[in-house]
Amino acid sequence: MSLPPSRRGRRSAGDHSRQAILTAARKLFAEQGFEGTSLRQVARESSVDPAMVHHFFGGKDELFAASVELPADPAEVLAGIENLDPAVRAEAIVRAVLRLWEGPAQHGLVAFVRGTIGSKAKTALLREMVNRVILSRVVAGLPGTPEELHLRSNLVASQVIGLMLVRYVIKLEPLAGAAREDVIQMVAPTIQRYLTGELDGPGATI
Amino acid sequence: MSLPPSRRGRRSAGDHSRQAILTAARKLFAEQGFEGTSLRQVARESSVDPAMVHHFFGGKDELFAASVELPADPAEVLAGIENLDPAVRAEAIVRAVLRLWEGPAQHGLVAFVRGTIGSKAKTALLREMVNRVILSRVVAGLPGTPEELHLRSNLVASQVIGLMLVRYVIKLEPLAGAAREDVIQMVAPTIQRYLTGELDGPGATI
DNA sequence: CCAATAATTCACCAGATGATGAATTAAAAG
DNA sequence: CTTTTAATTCATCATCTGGTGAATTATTGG
Repeated sequence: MSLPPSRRGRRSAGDHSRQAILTAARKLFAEQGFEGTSLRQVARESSVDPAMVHHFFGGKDELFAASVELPADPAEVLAGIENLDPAVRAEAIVRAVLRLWEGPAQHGLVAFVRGTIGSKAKTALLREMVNRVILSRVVAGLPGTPEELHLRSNLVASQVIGLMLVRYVIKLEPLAGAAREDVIQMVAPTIQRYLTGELDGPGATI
Repeated sequence: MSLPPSRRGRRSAGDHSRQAILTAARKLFAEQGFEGTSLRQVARESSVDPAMVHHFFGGKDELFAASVELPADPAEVLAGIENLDPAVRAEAIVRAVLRLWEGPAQHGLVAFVRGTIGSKAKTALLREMVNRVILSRVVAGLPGTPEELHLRSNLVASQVIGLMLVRYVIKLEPLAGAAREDVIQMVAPTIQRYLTGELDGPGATI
């Protein structure tokens, strides 16, 4: 006798479900952070059995890692920066970062920031990434001691991260709605000063 | 007949337990964010029965609200700023903010940021607070249209928030370990420009 | 001293959580 | 066609979650 028609068993050949899970995960992690998102929510959102999430990814941490795997390689986004004349490097940096955040990577990036700032343990990931991506490239080839350049790159990071947060995560108006090129004009001089300008006020020493 | 000696019943007169709960909550929220922290963890950390947390605060949301209730009133921290000469206002702002974050409020502030950035819903709190605290005071009495001043305050917020994040949450070195006054000298000019400087590059209009 | 108040603990709930292992079935490989 | 592989579902686990209500007892106010 035949069993009643069950929906079980292999169905699609492509990675439909896998993609659906990743998309849902990015969206939910971006909206609710890491701890605030459950595997079952992701499964529900992507119309998939919760067990599939494990089948494909193996666990919540791995899912998170896979879902925020940046669609654009940070190295690629900043490619060529180190060869630019220091005098125009700042503008190029701000423009590249804004382009990245306004592209399809936005969901994943917001998810990354939310999930990563949410807990002490995960913040280490952010630190490492910022250090390797921003620090090394942005400041390459500039004059100054390594220690000074580290400091300069940290300052750049502070302005860039703050801008991303205010514009794309917290969404303060009117900055969040301002035209990209206007934002570049407003912020680039700050970056430029952090890169090559005088850092200390009159009479101070670092 | 007397029951076996139980540990039940009223014990301390002061608000010992209440304080212990708040301290533990600040610490855990700061380390793990809102969703990542459970009432029972807080209870365990403060050596208290989980039910006490409800007895004193009524719920997780209220606990969070109470635990990040800023030890220092933001209004007080920036008190008098609006009366300062615009030319020295930037330095005063940065100094006040760094002082605040390096005082006893640090735990609560980090908890606030972690808990608040972690989810979309709670981010609204951050936005409102930043709007009311930073926006209104920092830019009061400066020349310019309201719209322009809004933009300027947003830019100030972006640098200040970025600095707090990099220095106290992500803890990028060497910025995190730099002397307070040095940081002030390095960052204040940025704030000053956002407050009163030329915002647009050559030939651009906002 | 007595009554009101409040701090503390206990037992318990319904629900969600991350995770596992086996069963079922379709597709791909031979 | 047959075997292998992998996608899908189901049932189930132990555990933790936030939350409630009542019992117990010390402190406090009168």
